Amino acid sequence: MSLVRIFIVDDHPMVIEGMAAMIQREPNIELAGFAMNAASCLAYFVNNTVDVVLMDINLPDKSGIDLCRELKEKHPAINILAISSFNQGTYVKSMMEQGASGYIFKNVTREEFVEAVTSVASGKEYLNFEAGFAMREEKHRMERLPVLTRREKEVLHLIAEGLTNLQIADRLFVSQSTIDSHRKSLLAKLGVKNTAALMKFCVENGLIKL
Amino acid sequence: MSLVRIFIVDDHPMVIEGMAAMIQREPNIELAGFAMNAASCLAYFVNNTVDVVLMDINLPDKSGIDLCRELKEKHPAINILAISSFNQGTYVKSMMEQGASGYIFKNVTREEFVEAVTSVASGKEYLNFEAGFAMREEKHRMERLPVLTRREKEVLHLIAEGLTNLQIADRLFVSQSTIDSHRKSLLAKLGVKNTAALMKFCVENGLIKL
DNA sequence: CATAAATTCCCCGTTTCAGGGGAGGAGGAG
DNA sequence: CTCCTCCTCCCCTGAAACGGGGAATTTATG
Repeated sequence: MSLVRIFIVDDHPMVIEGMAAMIQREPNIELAGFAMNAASCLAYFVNNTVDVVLMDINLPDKSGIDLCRELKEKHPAINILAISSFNQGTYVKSMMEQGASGYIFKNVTREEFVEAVTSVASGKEYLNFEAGFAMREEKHRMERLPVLTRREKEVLHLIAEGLTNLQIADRLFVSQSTIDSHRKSLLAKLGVKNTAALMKFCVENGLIKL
Repeated sequence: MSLVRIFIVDDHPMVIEGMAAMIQREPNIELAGFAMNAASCLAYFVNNTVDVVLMDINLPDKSGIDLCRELKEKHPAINILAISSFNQGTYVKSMMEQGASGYIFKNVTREEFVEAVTSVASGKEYLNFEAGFAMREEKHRMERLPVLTRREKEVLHLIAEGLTNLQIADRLFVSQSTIDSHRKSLLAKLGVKNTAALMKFCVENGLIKL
């Protein structure tokens, strides 16, 4: 097996140290460098390249999802292994869609970590158990969630702002009857019976960001 | 300065490795041991003790807040330094109330980390900039938040479940007029005009856990 | 014990929401 | 062109919520 050169993007010094320590014990993995934000990561890859990038999802200046897409556009050969603290299925799904080759959570063991890096380096996909589970959950959630139209989403967000149907109608320059219809559709599609339940459902399912 | 013996409680191997690596370079700090869950942490302290415990807030089997309280009850001499990934002001406040001597986020630099450990070891309190800011924010938030009575909270949660005033009245064995009154108080106290705004406000301010 | 706060309940009226139905026009997909 | 979805608007009725008041009883709290 050939030498795997990796680059770390994470804003937690202690995580960088930890990964570096794990890697040091592996003879066939080499740490080429690291960055603590998206900007300096992109700067590095102007004149350099590596085999694998270990990328945290939460960066101070940019989301890991955006950085992943940009990096993949410019350097399609680099395999990206996403690393995240919490198991939000939506993040796992997004990262894989943006071209990541793997996804692990920060509570993986050293053995799993090394396996993930070598797997991704050889072009294979790697999801640790929790990440795979989270992604399947997310896909299942997306499937059973009804599709809201553009107008319905607009109305939903204005409802969440505390506006009445009449106020929403004025805001969108339509009749109150129209908003009434949209509101009825929302309740029907999401299977709830009143405004409170509507709000709860939408917050729980990420239809409204607070 | 004397030798500081520390113990780490964190369920992320790479964070333990990282902190261990940082500590190794400090001659006057010694890593006595570590645990990856609350249970094995408590087991360790049956027959051992240390100067400082570095404790993650999110543990698989118990919340760091509970573990902090238990540990402080049994070993008041141990100084606890809380370590957390995200800056939830409510966590910072809770941990300090449960007897923690310090709180830092995982994105601290090595220098800040070492300073925090030595500070806490010598009995002083240590909050890194973000943690201090988050706690002040939280305190300020608590102060301006109106106090809800027990009954109002009950009604609030049942409203969030999507129940109507009549259904809530049946559930609590009171008249619908009563629930009407409580609901009016909620709207008045929280300064909102309808159910949607009520839900949004309560979710944003942690009055409702989803 | 006296006072304050919380809980309970009622009146009135108005506004908003919920649920049922129908219907015409715009625009995209096949 | 045709079908279908979306957006628009309307009718109706009943239920629920909002807003303003008042008042009795229990429960903390000083």
